[in-house]
Amino acid sequence: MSEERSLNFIEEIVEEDIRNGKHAGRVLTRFPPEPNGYLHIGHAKSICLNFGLAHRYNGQTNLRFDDTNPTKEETEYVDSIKADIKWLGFEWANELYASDYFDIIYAFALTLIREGLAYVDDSTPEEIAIQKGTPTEPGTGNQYRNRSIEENVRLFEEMKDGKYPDGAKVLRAKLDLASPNMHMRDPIMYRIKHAHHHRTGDKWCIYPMYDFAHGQSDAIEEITHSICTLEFIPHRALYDWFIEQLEIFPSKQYEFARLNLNYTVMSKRKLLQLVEEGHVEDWDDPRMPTISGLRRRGYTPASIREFCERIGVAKRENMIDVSLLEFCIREDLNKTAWRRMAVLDPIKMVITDYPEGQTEALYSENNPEAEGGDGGRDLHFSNELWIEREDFMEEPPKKFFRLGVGLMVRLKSAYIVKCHNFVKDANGNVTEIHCTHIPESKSGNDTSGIHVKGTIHWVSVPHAKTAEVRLYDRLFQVEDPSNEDNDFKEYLNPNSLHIIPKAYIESDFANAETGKGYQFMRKGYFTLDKHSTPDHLIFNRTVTLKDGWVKK
RNA sequence: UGCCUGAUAGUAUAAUGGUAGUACGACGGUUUUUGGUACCGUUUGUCUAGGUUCGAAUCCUGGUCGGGCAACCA
Repeated sequence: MSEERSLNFIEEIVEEDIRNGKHAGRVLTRFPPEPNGYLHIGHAKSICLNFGLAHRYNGQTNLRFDDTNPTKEETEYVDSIKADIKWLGFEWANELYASDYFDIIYAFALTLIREGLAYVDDSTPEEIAIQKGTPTEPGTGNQYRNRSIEENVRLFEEMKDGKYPDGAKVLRAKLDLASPNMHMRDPIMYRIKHAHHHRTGDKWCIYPMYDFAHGQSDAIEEITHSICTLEFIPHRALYDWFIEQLEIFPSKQYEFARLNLNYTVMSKRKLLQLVEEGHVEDWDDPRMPTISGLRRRGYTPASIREFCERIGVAKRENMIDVSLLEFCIREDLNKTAWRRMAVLDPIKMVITDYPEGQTEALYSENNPEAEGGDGGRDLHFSNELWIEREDFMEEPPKKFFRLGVGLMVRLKSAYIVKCHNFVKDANGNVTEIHCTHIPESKSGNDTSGIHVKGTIHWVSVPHAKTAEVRLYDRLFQVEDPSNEDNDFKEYLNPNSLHIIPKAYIESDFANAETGKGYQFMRKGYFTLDKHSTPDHLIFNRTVTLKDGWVKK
């Protein structure tokens, strides 16, 4: 455990609270998603923060679904959210729902009405908006603001009893219509929605707003540190006001800057659009920044946790470079992924001095980074091999450490070969490369004394299996699609998915396992797609290898 | 032109009045049967103008720039 990292500002707050004996040193955080979409990498930051904080200070974290708007929420989302959090490696103390507190919150509302701190307003949304004023002009009241407590109680009960249609009335806090903080200008606490709720069914036709549910839920659970993103800063005054008036547990809200990643979008609304308009396959399309998309792409929980650790937590707006995310998954997979050979853009190599029909098994370790290579497997060698088209050049430049007439390379775990000539078709495309091999250079007991700069991967033609390979690139062509002049979808990268229908892969892939990351040597990290079958293997490229070769 | 926030290398993040540091990126080198990895090195920074102080990224004042706020969304 190297805990030398300095504390982020929230950890400092927590440590000070503990030092001061606040809540007897107890730490209880919560992760409060609205079940109206799938979790994305931005949520991962929040999850790591909340669960990480609890873990660090011997506390706990509740999973609470903020399900106060029945028209947008579905059980499907609840299930996916739970699965994603578990997959990331976190365990919540309690699975809770804001909707579990509807009775209590209703009682809270009644309490405020009886104290003259809330009233029923019959105005239309448009009227209310106008009456709220603008940031530079104070709001104005209306006649409903002066209703008697008795009338407010009666009307609110009638709202609950379904006497009024949607939008006919709302319950508002009687606060300060001239407040410089717009959220304090008599905020709406309850609205009428005759809608079926995914958990409470048709029991309610009035639902509390975020501002009259979130802090209340925090207080009910006795959350010590309620951590949310920066855009809730203006809500904090209201959060505190309700808690004060209700004299309930004094949870405190703290805000940090949400994660922004370049070349993607992070809002649920935009992600939903990409799914619904078919720009991507689904929420778990490997190009999506969703947790499920990253999982399908081949990201590991550890790599995402590491990423969240590295980006830090602060109040400053940020734009994180995807290269950091890529660094994290490469770092993880480099240590664990088995190396395999796959030829994505094949060209045939004929070894003219190797007997036709002869076959030879050559051992190759699974992972040179691991102790003992993490085991190994046999590669099958023959006189005809598939190699990568880009590993041969008719007119190689000076620093090209691969094949060209007269050049030598090592075939990984096999022999050094020398290229003598090549064959072209009528269109001028190279179709075959002819080489001879150096028998004394056999991998493992090389007595040839020959030193070559380049080593390339290969797959024996008669032994090769095939697979579909999907190469992914960034979803958008610009760093911040949401911040451009045009609609964000106009910046979609048309080449974000490149499908190779038939790549050649080594025969050991007959045992390929779902959920495991493989390194296709010199090509990148890949993982089996969820639609892959033994008869039709499909690999997703998680990320390329870092490419240090500068092409001229 | 109201209120709330924030500003440290390209990107993030530390330094809590006392040597501006770390990571990623970029660039260069060593090693290498992956142009990968590992290792070593280089590069670039306190938004601005004043003030307080022996000493300011840090405290104070003015300015500049960024983000948020006027949903019966969360």
